[in-house]
Amino acid sequence: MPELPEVETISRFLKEGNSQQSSVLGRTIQRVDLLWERSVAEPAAAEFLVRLPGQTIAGIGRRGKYLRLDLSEDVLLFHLRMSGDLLVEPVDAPIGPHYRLLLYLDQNLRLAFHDTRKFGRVWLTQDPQHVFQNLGPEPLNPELTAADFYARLQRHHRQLKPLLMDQSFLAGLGNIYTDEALHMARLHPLAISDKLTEEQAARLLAAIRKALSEGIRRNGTSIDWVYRGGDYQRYLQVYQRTGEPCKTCGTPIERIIVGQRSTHFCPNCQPLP
DNA sequence: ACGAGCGCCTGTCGGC
DNA sequence: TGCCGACAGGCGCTCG
Repeated sequence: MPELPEVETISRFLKEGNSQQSSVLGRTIQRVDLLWERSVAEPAAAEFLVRLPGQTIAGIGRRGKYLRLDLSEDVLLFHLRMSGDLLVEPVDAPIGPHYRLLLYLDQNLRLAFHDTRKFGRVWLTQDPQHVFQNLGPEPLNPELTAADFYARLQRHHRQLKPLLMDQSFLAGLGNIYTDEALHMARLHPLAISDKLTEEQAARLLAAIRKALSEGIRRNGTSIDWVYRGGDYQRYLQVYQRTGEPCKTCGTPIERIIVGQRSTHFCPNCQPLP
């Protein structure tokens, strides 16, 4: 499910609450239920379970696609991968078949890690930097300039689609927002990174930022049964629109496989150089 | 340095 | 209706 905008949305909901759910900021973990051991990346499950109770959630944030909970002693990181989600519920809400980790909090609240496909992972660590060590820059950080971005593109000889999805190049893009950003920038997904002009690189960075910030503004993208609440899917230009007319020029959207991932683009708006 | 293939998992959908 | 393959917001690992 979640790319940067969905993780950012979940992070904000956990921090600020909304009409459906309370904030978990300031809540203390009282009891932990681990329903799928392999969801824990580190430490070993036994240590994970004894270290959590008694810790208070003092801060909530995001780095790339990682969600970060700063606890009183440790840092708890979630990576939601394909199907993960975090839910704030009353302690007596029913527990469905895809719950993997339950953190029982004070005020009769429960923070639930829900993950149908079991790809998601959780880390409890005092050193989040070692988990983040291979992550590239945050695309929305203004310290990343167009000149920097152009220089980074020049350093690689790679197809744009897999390069943009490489989290060590840029942290946060996934399949949806990469396809949308490339269409917005009028660049072919197979264009080669070190062949871009400075103008094209600047356009690409601006498009990435526009797609991500629009995604955040719409609370993310909700497709199928995974992740509810956002409505950026109503504004998608190419993703999962194979054969439908391009909203800019009317040409049918094409789908190809790049790096084992479905890739959607308009052959007219995004010509291969 | 790159890209391809595969594994990890469960669920949905379309074709026959 | 039932079965079977394709496919799904990700990523780490091998192997050329």
